Amino acid sequence: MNVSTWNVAGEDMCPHRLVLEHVTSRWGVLVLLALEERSYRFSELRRHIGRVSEKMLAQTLQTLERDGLVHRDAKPVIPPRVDYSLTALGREAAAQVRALSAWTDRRMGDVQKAREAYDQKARQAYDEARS
Amino acid sequence: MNVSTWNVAGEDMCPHRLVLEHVTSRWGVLVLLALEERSYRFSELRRHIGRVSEKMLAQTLQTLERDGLVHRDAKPVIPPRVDYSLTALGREAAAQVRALSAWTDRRMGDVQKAREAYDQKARQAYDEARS
DNA sequence: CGGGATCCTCACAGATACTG
DNA sequence: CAGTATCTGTGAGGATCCCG
Repeated sequence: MNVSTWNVAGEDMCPHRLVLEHVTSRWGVLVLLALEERSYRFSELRRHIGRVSEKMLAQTLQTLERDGLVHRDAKPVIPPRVDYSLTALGREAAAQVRALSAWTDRRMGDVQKAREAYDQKARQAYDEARS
Repeated sequence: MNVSTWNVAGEDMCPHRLVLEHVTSRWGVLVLLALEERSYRFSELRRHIGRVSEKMLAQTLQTLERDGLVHRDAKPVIPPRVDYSLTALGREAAAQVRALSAWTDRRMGDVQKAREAYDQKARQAYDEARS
């Protein structure tokens, strides 16, 4: 079964930090943002996100489903067809994530400038120490 | 030097995802929320957060400083004294993180219920398959 | 006191192969 | 097609020692 791969790691964390980790995890963010536009099938979602292994996508979807953010609709047909969409709770989560994502997007320029200044100063201090 | 421990991992990601990872990282969130209330000294912050190694705290602070979110004020005295606080940019980031954190806090009950329902169904399916 | 340098380790990402 | 099972490496994270 091993439903709770992710939970084992955080057994000593407060529970609401765990949800936050799921939601902001590498693939969690992308899944939420993708499903916010529309629902997706598994492989379709995989292609849309790109460079995600089947395993990680399945794992991410299961975790988000377990947390009640994603709805999984498996049709008993051959070949199998499974549609993923957001629940009401999931849409709330996606909105939060999008806000955060939009902020980083807006402020990216400032961050980049800060980084250059930081690296510049670090290099100066390094050269100074070598003389 | 090795300034960019975290960046190596994400060399193939779009840059604004990197900032997001820093901000929402395990210790990044806690640091931002702590520094939003007031400024802290290193060890003081370490005690306040709890269960964070010196290495991880230092690394987190450096990354956030490099991104221009945290201000580091090192006083040249003996014994050394270093104060950490948020920049204007950092306060914006902290506000976003707090919104997300507050959301997970509010909806924690719903998530927990969803989890129990999910585990319940999983157990049923498992027992059914064994009969 | 505030870190830097080193070593260790285990948990997680990814690749591969198989199944209903 | 939509997964699961299994194996393996690798790098984030922790412990320890050291120094200004």
